[in-house]
Amino acid sequence: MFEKFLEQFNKKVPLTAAESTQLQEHLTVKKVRKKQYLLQEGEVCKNLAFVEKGLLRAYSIDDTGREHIIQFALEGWVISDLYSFLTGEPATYNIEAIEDTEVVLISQSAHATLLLQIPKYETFTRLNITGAYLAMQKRLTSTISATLEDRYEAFIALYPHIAERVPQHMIAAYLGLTPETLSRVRKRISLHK
Amino acid sequence: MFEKFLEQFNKKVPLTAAESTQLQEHLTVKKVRKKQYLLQEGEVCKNLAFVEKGLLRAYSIDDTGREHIIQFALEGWVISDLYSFLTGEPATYNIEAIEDTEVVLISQSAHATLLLQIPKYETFTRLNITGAYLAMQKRLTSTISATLEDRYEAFIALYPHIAERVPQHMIAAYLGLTPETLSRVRKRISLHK
DNA sequence: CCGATTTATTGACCAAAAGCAATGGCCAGG
DNA sequence: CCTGGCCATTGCTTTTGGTCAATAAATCGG
Repeated sequence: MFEKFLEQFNKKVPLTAAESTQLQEHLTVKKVRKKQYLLQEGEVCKNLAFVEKGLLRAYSIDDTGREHIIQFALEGWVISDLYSFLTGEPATYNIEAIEDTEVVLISQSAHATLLLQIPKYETFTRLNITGAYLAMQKRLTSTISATLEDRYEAFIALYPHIAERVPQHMIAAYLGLTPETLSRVRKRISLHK
Repeated sequence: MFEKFLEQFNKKVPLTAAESTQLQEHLTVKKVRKKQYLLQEGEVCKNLAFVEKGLLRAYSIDDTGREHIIQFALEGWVISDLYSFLTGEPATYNIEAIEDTEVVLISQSAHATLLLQIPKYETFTRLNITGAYLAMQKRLTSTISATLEDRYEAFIALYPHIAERVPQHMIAAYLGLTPETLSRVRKRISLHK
């Protein structure tokens, strides 16, 4: 049921058997088929989703109709519209399964309860958000300062397993450029070696 | 000494008198004059810095010599090279005072100790990093999807007190564009009203 | 196994931002 | 009160990435 989730949790913060049992009482699982939505813009994000199996993306659509991918989530990662989850405001992101996917859900109330009842859950949460913050800071720095070539190559180097499982135009949407431009960037790179 | 820091802390997580005393034992203060560095690239970031008074910026320099500002920090904010602070790796950012500044420092060992000894410190940390994450996510989304006009106006709307205290070329370095382009963006905006 | 999408590439053209250089204003420190 | 160094703006040119359109390749569902 929650194998990967518990494995990740224990890797970061080892749990006793009792804690583990208590934790599991607040978890549910859900399957999401390819191209199905876990969350749609405008709804309230009711859950944190931990990916047991599969691959999802969180994206927004701007006024010109272009998609912008804010996050991919592979096995072992957490995905949500965190702002909506924490505040109850309508979500600004869509979360869609890129492959058939299985997630562990933590509801808003479960999250609140676990924070109060299991100190290690707060530690787990803190470590997760810290990691997410550092990753995003790196991405932001790269976005405002590196060349397109470097940004693409950094993405491939950092997330090879995502790159091989998503279409190229999604990588473009993640990097903030058009599919045509990414295609040309790849060409320049291949010519240059 | 630590007025603003304690005020902020209590606003997020109310402390008992005993906790407050214990916490203060791990804090130190430091003054940094305008144009002086709190941290330089290559050093290890030894402290989290909470701004009591003044204004700082964290920035990196790319291979072409351009500065990129990753963060400003006004009174009440925390600034550091978090990756370096947590891992002990050399810092990739410089932190410089834009005005004469006074900061409260939390060393690596103080941070570790406080996390273990005062559960509310962990909560405070979690809330801070969550807020920083959400702010950065917003910035990233804006960077990859909005027009320059919108990005500049969003910055002014969100941080009016920073905008009035820093030179324009630093706002450009924060937004990821050249001073000339920002000047033209401002002109386009003023013509359009 | 086949047809319909989806996906990636490429070319021609265009718009937007960067690079470079010059100007003038404005402090800040002597 | 002067003077030297920022600082913002502007014109001109170059570069870069976006737009639009056509084509081909790959993939998926039936």
